[in-house]
Amino acid sequence: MEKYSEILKKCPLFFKIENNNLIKMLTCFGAKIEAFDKKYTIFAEGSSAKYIGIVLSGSAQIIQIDYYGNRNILGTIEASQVFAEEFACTEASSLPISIVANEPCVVMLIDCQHILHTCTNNCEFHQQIIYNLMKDLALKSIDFHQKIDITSKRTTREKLLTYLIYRSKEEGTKSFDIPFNRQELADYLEVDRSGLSAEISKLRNERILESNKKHFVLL
Amino acid sequence: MEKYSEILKKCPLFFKIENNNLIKMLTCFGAKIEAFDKKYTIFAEGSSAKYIGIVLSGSAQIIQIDYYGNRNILGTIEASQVFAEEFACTEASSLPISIVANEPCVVMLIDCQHILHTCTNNCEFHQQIIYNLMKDLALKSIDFHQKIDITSKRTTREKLLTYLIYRSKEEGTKSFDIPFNRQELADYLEVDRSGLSAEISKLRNERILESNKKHFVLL
DNA sequence: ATAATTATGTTGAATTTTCAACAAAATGGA
DNA sequence: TCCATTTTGTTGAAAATTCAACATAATTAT
Repeated sequence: MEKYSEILKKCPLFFKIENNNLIKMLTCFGAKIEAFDKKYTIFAEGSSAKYIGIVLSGSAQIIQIDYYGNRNILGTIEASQVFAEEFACTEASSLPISIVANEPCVVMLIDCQHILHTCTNNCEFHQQIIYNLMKDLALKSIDFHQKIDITSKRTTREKLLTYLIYRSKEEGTKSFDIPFNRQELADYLEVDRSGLSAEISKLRNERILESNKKHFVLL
Repeated sequence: MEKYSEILKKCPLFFKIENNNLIKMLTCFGAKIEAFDKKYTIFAEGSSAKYIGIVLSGSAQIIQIDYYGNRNILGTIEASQVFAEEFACTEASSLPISIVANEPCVVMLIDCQHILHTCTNNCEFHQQIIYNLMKDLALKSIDFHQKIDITSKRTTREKLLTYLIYRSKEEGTKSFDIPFNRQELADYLEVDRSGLSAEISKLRNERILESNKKHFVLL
């Protein structure tokens, strides 16, 4: 566990928790660490929602596949970020989404019951964790607002540009990388891949952007 | 304020807080109560995000209007429900959404700073509020998951049916009312109103559903 | 290095949505 | 009650998306 203490320190869930207390608490929580291969389904839709996950290395995607086989990518989770917390916190019976390893990754799993219900020892850090979880959930909601703002646009072009402008603002530069390949970007934007490729070509011809694989430049 | 104690008691933010303590705390928070006419913009996009709102009577809608004038309805807020908490909690500088009165309504506004930063008296109820806020935010995220699940469908028909099935499950019956008129439903589903009307007619002809204004029956 | 696989871009046809315009029905106010 | 306004449903044309199929480029595995 010590191996990941630098990453854990950056995890929003453990903000203001000192390292030695953190290790103690994680032991008390019965936190376990597991490794997954690329493309492995870490949590499957419909499975138990009791665990909160934290990505320790690699990255994962939040996905949903509908009746027709359309995959919807709801977001990506990078190292030190938390996932499935909204379901664990509401004590939902099962997950409506899946979490899939985007590359080989290591995650920490914590049974959320230990976080929601103060243990008999009543650790003094518990309140801080609840506070951190609240902050984290607020940010999660804002991420969804962003996703909705992007996908509510009526055309592929507008969805793409809205997404790229968000990314550009986050990176603070007109030149940046995105965490998706074409198919993944299409699934995040909720559009057809070939139509997206065509639209990117058009925007390139119109000198609105430059792009090379995952790299984009807004002109 | 006492006038609304029954509604406040139902507010998820005040779960497990006793009435006399609640009144005391709201005074300490400097909570204020305001009334708004139908269609009045309670919070405008771009305005300060420091307040958490609670609907005491009537109902409101969370909306976003894009560059082209398309209105996106992100959700409705009924009496005793909380709004704008995700922005207040992250101490966001301004709101990316507007809150509009759906009918004449009364709301309570609380400066979130009082909730986030424990006052010098360190009220014993403070921790409970943070916990409640965390639960509330988790549910809010799940609402957005639902909205995304609905609007990520590729056709008007699928969006509508996915929405109606969610409503039906929530109500526990195949026969139920929705909180939207046609234009509002179209704006929630992120589709064209006339296309939605046409689709409802088709579904009626195919004996898949019955509908009369805001009332629907899934067959 | 080579073969196999995967990812990307392109195209045209079919489907669906959006848009605009209008008529009928329902609602609200004087 | 009657008039004005708003809401709803219908239609056809224009625009956009999806789908399928294929060629080429890039990546991965042997």
